[in-house]
Amino acid sequence: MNTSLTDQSIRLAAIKLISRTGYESMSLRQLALEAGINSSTLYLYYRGKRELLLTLILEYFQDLAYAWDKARPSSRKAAVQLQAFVAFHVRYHLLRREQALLGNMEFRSLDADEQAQVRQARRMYLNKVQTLLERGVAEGSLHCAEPKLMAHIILNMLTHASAWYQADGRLAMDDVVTHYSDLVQRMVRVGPLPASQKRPRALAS
Amino acid sequence: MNTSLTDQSIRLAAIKLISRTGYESMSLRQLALEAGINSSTLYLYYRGKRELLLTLILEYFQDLAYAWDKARPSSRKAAVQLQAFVAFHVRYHLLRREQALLGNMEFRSLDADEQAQVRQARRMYLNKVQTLLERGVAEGSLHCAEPKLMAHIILNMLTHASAWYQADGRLAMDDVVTHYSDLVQRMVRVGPLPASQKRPRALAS
Amino acid sequence: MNTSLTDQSIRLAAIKLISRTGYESMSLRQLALEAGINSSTLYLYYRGKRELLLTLILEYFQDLAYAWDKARPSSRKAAVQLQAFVAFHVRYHLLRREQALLGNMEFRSLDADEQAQVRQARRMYLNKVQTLLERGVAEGSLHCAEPKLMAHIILNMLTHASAWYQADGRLAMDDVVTHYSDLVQRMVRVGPLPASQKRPRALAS
Amino acid sequence: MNTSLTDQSIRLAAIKLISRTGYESMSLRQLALEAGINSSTLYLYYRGKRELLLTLILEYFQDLAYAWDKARPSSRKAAVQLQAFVAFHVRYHLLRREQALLGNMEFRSLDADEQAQVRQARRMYLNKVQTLLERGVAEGSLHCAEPKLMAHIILNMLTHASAWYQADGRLAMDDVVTHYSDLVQRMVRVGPLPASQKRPRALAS
DNA sequence: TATGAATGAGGCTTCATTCAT
DNA sequence: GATGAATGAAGCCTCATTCAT
Repeated sequence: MNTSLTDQSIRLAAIKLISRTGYESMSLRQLALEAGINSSTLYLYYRGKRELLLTLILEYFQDLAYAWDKARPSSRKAAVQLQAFVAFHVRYHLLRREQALLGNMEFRSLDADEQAQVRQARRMYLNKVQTLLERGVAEGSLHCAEPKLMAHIILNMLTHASAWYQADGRLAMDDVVTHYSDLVQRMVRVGPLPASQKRPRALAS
Repeated sequence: MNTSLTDQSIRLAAIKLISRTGYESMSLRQLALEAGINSSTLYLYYRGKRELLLTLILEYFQDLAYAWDKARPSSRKAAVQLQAFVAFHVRYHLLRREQALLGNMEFRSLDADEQAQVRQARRMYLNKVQTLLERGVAEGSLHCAEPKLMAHIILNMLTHASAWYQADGRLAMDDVVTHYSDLVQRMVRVGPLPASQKRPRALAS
Repeated sequence: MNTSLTDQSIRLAAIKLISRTGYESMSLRQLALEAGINSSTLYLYYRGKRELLLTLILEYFQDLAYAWDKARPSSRKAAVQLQAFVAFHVRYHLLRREQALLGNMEFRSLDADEQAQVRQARRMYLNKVQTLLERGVAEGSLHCAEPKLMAHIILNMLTHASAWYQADGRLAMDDVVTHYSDLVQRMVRVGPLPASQKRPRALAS
Repeated sequence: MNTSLTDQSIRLAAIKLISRTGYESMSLRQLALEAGINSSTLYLYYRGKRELLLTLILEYFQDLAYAWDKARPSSRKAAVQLQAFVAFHVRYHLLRREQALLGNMEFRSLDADEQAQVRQARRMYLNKVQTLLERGVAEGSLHCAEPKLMAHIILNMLTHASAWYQADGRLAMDDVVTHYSDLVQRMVRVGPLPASQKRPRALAS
């Protein structure tokens, strides 16, 4: 992990610009300007534009997994860990809204091989959630018919917070965390739905 | 609404390509090739690349709102309508996965004025869901502390189905609909959470 | 000489636009719009853009020669005719400022063959002036060392009036005519310059 | 004033091509070819095609004014200075026929703001001539009813030399200078016209 | 006589990238 | 480690023109 000052300024600039206008719309000239360097200098740190993107996306997922491992509570109960996870993931993204966008929306600009790398890093993180859900089901403390899918859905939902949250808005960060905690709790709560709320008939569309 | 054959083929090609590689990555040469026309012909139908994008996005939201108005059940009960809505929205996007991507991910390529137009069209649709939730709360049949926010979150969650669903996958479309119906039902179910499941302590991140 | 209504509107529009922005800058779409026709219709009247230009330029020179032949006074004295010519030429161009520009500035957009045609038409007109000067010299009423060149220079000078004249300006059209008459008279006045005004020493440049 | 070798070759090529075929007709591909560079290299030196044109035109007028200030004789007599000016201006343009065309015919391709800049530079030069004429009138050594207009007319006439002069033609450069000196002398010569040469009756046209 | 749909060529410009210094 | 000059490829778009109707 290169951490020279120049490299840092490149990464910061890239995260800022890509999150704002998208990877394709960011020109290396802009990036160099923002980073305060000459655009040729980029090539001393990255093989090209795409490698920079790949680096940033991989780093995002890797740091995410690493941070969760550090933040994870010691309790063995899955339900407790899940709530901790929700708080962690939401908070992490509210504080890093730019990375959230970059890590989740620029995937498609990579080539097949690079996408595979990202998918793997992503799965590492996703698996932690999936496992949590599975453990909860085994414990009987959580309801979850499709743990893998649910991990995906929950992650999407929580990450989405970064898309609408505004630091100076009506809701404080803690309110947002509480709100999502509540939602996730409801989604995986044990016990059948009331009989009156049966599944709807499918509607044509 | 122009519906000449040529225009149709342009739109179809654009939806296909944009959903696959993103608006910025789609070149008009590619588009013309895919549509089977000369690239200058595009300009007989659209003022430029961005106008084409705007048209497609607006059309997506407008058609969505229109389709829901037609599909909406007659029942006055908010809970029933909400379930119908979930089924409608999920099914709509599973059948139009490309539009889902286009309508929700290419927003940022528009300019300020165009974004405002899209936001308005989007809000028309979103308001319908928000109103539904508010009515449910008034009726006492739904729990929802933040109707506007919840409408946003639910829409995001449901639309997300189009991102992972695979027509030939393990889950049939009806299964997906059922799954999301269940989730939404849980999210807005009336009644407090069990006392044991309080909000978690905030975690550093 | 085609004089259908449609053709007239094409010519008028072309003269207007070309004089304003130049031949190369005028697009046929603009022209069609200004003329109130469809741009394909142009091709019913002209083989292409260049032929339209050629037509207008030739017409300009031909009409000029024709108009002078009609306006020419009966007097046999060259000096009288020359003054009449100055008045005629200036007035003609002040009333047709657009043609003046078109006829004298767009020459270079024609191809070799077309340029030859224009040169011939131009020379027809120029010759009339040259002959006038030569007759004046023969008569002894005019001084002119280089009649052909002087015809060229005088024409350029007079036509130039259309470049700065403003209908609502300080000088009335008659004032302009008088001014140029005076100038030309001086230029071809018989009699040597005062001895004190010899040719200057050549300056380096 | 950038004077890198590459920039020089761009300017030379541009002057050559624009004077030959006009600004609008010159494509940047042509220009790059003529200058021996890649067409994108242009953008390292100029913001665009129009900025290149503006630069060249401004430079033309500025250099003209500068050169005249250097060439100007020390004599205080306006008549002497005027003759020197004629010689200077004619000679300057006979040696720089391409710039003459460029500086005087491509004005209209600039936008309003750029035109204003050119007009200002042009007026700087023009004013010098106008002032000369006014001084001559004050001295009583020159006749000139409309100094500002006359400056304009004289400049136009002299510059016109570059339009017809041919280096290998019958007239040597000195002959041309002499010829124009003679003409200008006549135009501003003190003393009334002979009574026999009255202004002509205005002719209808 | 007139047009609307379509096109191929080419316009200016910007891009990511290279390389000598 | 860093840069400034340069480039080839490709971008979007507009052009004059054709042709079936």
